Amino acid sequence: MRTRQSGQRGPADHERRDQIIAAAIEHFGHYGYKKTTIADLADAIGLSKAYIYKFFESKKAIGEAICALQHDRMRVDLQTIIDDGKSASDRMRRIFHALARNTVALFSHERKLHDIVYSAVEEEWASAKHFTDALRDMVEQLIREGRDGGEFERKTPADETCNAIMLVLQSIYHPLLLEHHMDTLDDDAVTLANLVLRSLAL
Amino acid sequence: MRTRQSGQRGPADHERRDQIIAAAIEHFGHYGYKKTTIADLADAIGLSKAYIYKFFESKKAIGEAICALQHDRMRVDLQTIIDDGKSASDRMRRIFHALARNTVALFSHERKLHDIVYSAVEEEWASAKHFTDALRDMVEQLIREGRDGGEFERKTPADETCNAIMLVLQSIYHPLLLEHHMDTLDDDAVTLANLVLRSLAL
DNA sequence: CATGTGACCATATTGTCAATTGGTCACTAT
DNA sequence: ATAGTGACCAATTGACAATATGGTCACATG
Repeated sequence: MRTRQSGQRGPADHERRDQIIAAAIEHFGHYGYKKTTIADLADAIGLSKAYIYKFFESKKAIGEAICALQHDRMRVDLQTIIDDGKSASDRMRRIFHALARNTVALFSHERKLHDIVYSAVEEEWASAKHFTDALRDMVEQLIREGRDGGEFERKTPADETCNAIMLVLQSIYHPLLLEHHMDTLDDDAVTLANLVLRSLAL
Repeated sequence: MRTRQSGQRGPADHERRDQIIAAAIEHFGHYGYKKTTIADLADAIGLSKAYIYKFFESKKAIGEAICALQHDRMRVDLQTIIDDGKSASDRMRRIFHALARNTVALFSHERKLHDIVYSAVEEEWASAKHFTDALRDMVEQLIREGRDGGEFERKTPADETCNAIMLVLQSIYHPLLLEHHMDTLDDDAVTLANLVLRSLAL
């Protein structure tokens, strides 16, 4: 069901591909991206490294794949909030909170994996863009539903509102800023959500 | 008049200190912070490097001094906006714009100096904190005057409003994010200013 | 006492070179 | 056609010695 990811090649649905990704999660998460070699992954599965390149164009492509998994996990988490039928304001607030929670969790529990996500954002990998695109869609939906439901103001062009909120969200989920706020991120998310909701008020 | 800066020592008001700073601006701006050595500065002035340490505790302290100058320049620029007696909304909007303009200008015209400011923020030097403190004072003043003048809402606790706005401003002036927005920063500043002003509306 | 320095040390930085690693390809086996 | 590999190359990295740099101090000079 998932679209072909960039940097991948060879048979799309293949056990070996999954094994490679599983081994990568294991090794990247344990020893870090830089410190694990393709040969390590090959050995762990019991293949020659050449064969790995039948499935991925590069080491970075493997990094992108597992980074995409992290982003998918977050996306799903956020999507359940979007879909739960509460008021738009309430969901907006919880999106802010969930984003902060997810970001901090990834950073503190899976530091090594976070480093990959960090690179993904800094170097603008496809997976990072996919995530922000998905996030933007959610925000758009929320704005639309909030306006339709009479919760939010309608004077401002919807896409400007959406842009603005995305910019605000950035300071919550952006990995480059994370290390500096960590401790206050949860409160910051609440504060920013409140500001955004005031700006959306009728 | 300025308070004693951290990392400085010896006679406070001294021609040599100014010469060192002038040479540092010259060299740091031209060859970068890392590539200029204390000996380079000493040679440029015609002193031994040991003497430089009568005025600064470390190379970093010199970096902080010239970084503080950059921050001062921006601070002054912003302060003239704060003091010009226009409406609070108008000044708020122009603060956002000026911050974006200054940040971009520093980055594109004086790239080498920007690198120092970057370090200052990343490593939380005193000069960076002074700047954000000054900025916060300006925002506080604007909020106060906007509320007193009946332009802004008064239900939200003033310090929460202030915190929120500081967080939003961060995504404009924060050097770590700059390289990724550069091209849209000016528009982003407008978009964010609009959002903030909507949140302040009665 | 203020201005100034050369000699000195510990730590960073750099240059060098061999070993490792990312990545390809021709080739085998089934 | 699919599954798989050893041999090979260019680029990167690691280790380590040589050098350069940040920083201190006792001392000199007027």
